[in-house]
Amino acid sequence: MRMKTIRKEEGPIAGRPVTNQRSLLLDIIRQANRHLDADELYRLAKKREPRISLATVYRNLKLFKELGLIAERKLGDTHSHYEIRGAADHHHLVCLGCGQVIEFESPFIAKATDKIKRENDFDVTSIQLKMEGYCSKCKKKMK
Amino acid sequence: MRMKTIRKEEGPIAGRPVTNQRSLLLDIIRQANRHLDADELYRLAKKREPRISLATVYRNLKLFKELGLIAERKLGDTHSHYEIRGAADHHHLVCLGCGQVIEFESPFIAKATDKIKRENDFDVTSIQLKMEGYCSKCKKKMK
DNA sequence: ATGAAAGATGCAAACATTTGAAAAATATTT
DNA sequence: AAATATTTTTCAAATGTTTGCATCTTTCAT
Ligand SMILES: [Zn+2]
Ligand SMILES: [Zn+2]
Ligand SMILES: [Zn+2]
Ligand SMILES: [Zn+2]
Repeated sequence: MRMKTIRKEEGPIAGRPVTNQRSLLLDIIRQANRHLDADELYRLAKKREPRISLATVYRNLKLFKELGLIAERKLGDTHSHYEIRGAADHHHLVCLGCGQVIEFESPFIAKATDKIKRENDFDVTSIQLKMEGYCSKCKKKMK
Repeated sequence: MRMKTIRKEEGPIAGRPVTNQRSLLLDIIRQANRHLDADELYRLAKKREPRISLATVYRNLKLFKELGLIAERKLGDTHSHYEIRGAADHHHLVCLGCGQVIEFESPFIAKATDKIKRENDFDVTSIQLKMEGYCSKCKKKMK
């Protein structure tokens, strides 16, 4: 129906058909620049593509994750959040008291990864690290 | 109905009523010594306490986790696994090719944790680290 | 441009987990 | 030991995520 001239090799969704749903979803995640959940993404996508289904959202989140384009985060809610994967991988510190999420990077994690790779002859493609505990404010409240 | 003389302060389930379901579940997890999922735990518990419900299993897994007795692991399946928390915390390396799970410990992770604690004045109570990738066998197959 | 093959989508159903509320068990007070 | 207060359990319903299958879309070869 529609005239599309995008070759599959050009886009970031390497080797896979480029559908409207796919580019739309990836576009929304890129623009968002924060931790989106599946339902937020679904509702945002519906505005531009009203017939899109939640299953498609989940299936593409899974695909984008496998392609290394996004990261899934389990931050403490009952559901997951997703964010774009940039140059430097970051990790999360979650306060069990107030729910605040602090993002951080750590050179020690890179060292640990190198060691693991060598010792196990393993090709590590992704690292998921979350630390939980209590922030300074919540620590004080608990006394 | 039943004569129980266990005082709540004695058991490991500090400050909480000690129910049959609770001690049974914790006992099974202790004995298992491997990564159990909620349904396996439920079926094992049913053998000794046929009226136990799956909701009780989930609610107690949540409690044990909060008390630091067990750890929840998301190893790549659609569902979680649980294991007892011993003296030394360990982490997981999951092969995306064959699904094998390698457990490891790392002093670098401890260093990273210390730094995070100091820099953010944060009291870290648990660390969840998973690395994904391809083991040596699966790497070779992919060539 | 057309047709065939491969792959994605939408829907509904299945699965995994959480939660409200009434009933039951445990703990505390008398 | 009985009465009361507190917490847990069960069941059922709700929420979050995955999956089978028929249909539609995209891609590839002509
Ligand atoms: Zn806090
Ligand atoms: Zn983040
Ligand atoms: Zn492997
Ligand atoms: Zn383990």
